[in-house]
Amino acid sequence: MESVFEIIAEPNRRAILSLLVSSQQSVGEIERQLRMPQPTVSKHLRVLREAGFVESTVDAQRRLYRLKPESLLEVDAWLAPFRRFWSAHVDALERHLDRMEQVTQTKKKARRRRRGPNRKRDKGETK
Amino acid sequence: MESVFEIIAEPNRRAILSLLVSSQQSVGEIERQLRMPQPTVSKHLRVLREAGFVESTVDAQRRLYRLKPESLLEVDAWLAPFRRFWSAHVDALERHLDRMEQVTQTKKKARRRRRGPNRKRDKGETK
DNA sequence: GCTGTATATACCTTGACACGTATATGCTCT
DNA sequence: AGAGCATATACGTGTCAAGGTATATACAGC
Repeated sequence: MESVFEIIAEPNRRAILSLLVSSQQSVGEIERQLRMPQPTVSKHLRVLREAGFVESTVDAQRRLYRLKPESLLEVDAWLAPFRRFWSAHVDALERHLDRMEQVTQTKKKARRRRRGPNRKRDKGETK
Repeated sequence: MESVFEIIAEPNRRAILSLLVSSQQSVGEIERQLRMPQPTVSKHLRVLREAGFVESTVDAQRRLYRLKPESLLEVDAWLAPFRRFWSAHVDALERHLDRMEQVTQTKKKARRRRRGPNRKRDKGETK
């Protein structure tokens, strides 16, 4: 497990990171909000910490985890050349942005289908 | 293989994408430049295509692959909340940027180190 | 000390995926 | 049609990481 990309490939880890954007959280809080077993949380936090995504401070028995910018900045840096590429193709880009606006909104956990009365089963999650 | 993050977790796929930033390439060109066996290239291209990162056009026996913005924009969109987080912690951020500068080894587009209130970002605009 | 709570780690199993090799498909030209 | 090139796919294999369960460490309060 070396690259930052492999780290954020894991959905649970991304969820943890997204959770930490608002404020720092203890393991137990993460565990409850994300509804995942405690060992899972701890293990992912370990990975995230060793990869430089988060850091922790001790508060009695609790450990408070907070974001660290480094590693995500690395991802951001990798995207830079592509952003330049996109700005060169702004016209075609605009269309995609419009379509993404819908996707980003509907991509919540309990996705609701706004089109029609029948709820369709969307593709199963991992496993 | 569902999420865009799992797609770009693979180093070879990232290499292919980076290669396509400059211009479209045929499978054989990718194969030679990246020095990877042809079936490997084809398979990764298949994954990238099905995930919306690239598209291909036919040129006789060759297939020309080029970038498509969609999916990388999805990655970019996920990073947005974190960028906001960083701008809220600009001071700590600056240190990291400085350290990254050495690692990334930028040419001469030197960022100036400004110590003072009311800072404004000079790169990485937030949309 | 003991008990309960909070977090970390060890062990095992399972499944996914990347790779290599071989082969198939498809196109061009003679 | 056949040869040769360019690309795609099928199959078998090994590796590695994620999940689950159980247990270990650490701290607080009594």
